[in-house]
Amino acid sequence: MTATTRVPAADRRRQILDAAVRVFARQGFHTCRVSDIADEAGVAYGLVYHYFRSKDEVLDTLFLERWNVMVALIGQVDEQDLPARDKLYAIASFIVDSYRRDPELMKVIIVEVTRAANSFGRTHLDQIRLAYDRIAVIVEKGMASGEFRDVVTPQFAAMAFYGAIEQVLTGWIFGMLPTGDEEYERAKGFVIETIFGGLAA
Amino acid sequence: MTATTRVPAADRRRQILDAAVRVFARQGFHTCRVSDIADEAGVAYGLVYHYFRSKDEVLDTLFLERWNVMVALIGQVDEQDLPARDKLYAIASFIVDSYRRDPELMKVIIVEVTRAANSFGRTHLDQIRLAYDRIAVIVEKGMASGEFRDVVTPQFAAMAFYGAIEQVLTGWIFGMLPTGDEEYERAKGFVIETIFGGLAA
DNA sequence: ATGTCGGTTGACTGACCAGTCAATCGCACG
DNA sequence: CGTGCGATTGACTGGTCAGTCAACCGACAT
Repeated sequence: MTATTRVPAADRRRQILDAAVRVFARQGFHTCRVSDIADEAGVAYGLVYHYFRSKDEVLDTLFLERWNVMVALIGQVDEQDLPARDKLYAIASFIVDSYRRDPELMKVIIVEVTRAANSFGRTHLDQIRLAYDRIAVIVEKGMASGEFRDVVTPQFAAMAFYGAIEQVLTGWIFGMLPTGDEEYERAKGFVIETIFGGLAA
Repeated sequence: MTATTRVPAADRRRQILDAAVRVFARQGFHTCRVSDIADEAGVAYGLVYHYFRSKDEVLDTLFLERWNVMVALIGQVDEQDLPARDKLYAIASFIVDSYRRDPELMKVIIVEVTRAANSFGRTHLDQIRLAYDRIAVIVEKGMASGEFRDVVTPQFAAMAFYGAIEQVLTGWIFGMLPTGDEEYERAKGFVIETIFGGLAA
């Protein structure tokens, strides 16, 4: 196609990854063809296979490079000397901001990996679970310190917390919830109001 | 195969649907072949197409016949004269019991439809949204009556509530949360403790 | 018995697409 | 300028599978 000019290998690789995000977000992983990614990147079909062993590896790469950042973030947050409530807020903030910065990438990660339980979700189960476990640790400490009520298991609370956030992102992705910067900012507080404060009057 | 004996059309249709649930749960919709469904049902390949126009229609049928029951249930619950908290508990109970009764069917509905945002989730968006909207109505009434704090939008609370439940089911499906009748029963209360009561001490 | 109707069968087809590979291109270095 | 090597190209292949269809069969009616 039009990739005649030489550029550093890392740049070309990124060019393909970025194109893949757009294509996966638009058409979905299973429905798109590798040629769609190549076309979107302005690159020949075969070049995708020069940089990646398979179509799967493209998605694996996109998922891992983002998810690992999140897992690390959760760990860092937990190490800080903050009330457990604020730790959860920091995590909700990070996820919401990730969506705001690159909605297409977050859509792909959630729709094609995190929630694709029979394909990539299974492949990356351990990595996904790691995030849940780290959230559970935060909840557990919150209970130990008396900040949180000891009425549910930390694992359960972690799943409910993460599930609530992911569902809200899903709502944005499919236009079921209003979008926009103000909404995103409000949502951070809403998550904590709902899960920490509770709906009860 | 072994479908030589005549049975009523409705029974044969159900036989194929039941087989499809097992196959979809085991292999996933995209990964399984129509011949897998036929084999599992003990029926010839072509017979699947006698009862259904396409592979998609098999999943559509499974989803709709169960989801419509849930949407109706939410409507009925809302019409009852109950505290909003108890209404949410009734909905959580129904979903958890649905999973307990037929985990494979719930797995298929969640994994292949509800969370399959680029394929069937999109097709059935209106129907899925209907459930969320009805939950939001319950939350809204709870706020109007003063039972719930007016700190988040009803739509947001509905998404968080449903997202939390679905994530817990996902946890069971993939062995991330402990399973068993006692766990299922506890989970009903846990959902309300988390979303209604809140984690705050 | 014989015929009819519709449920049942499974081999076949057409389309699709991931991945391969031999040829080409263009930069860097002698 | 060559020449060599790695990036780049895109036509091709092999396999897969959804959906079709003509033949078959068995229950029931006459």
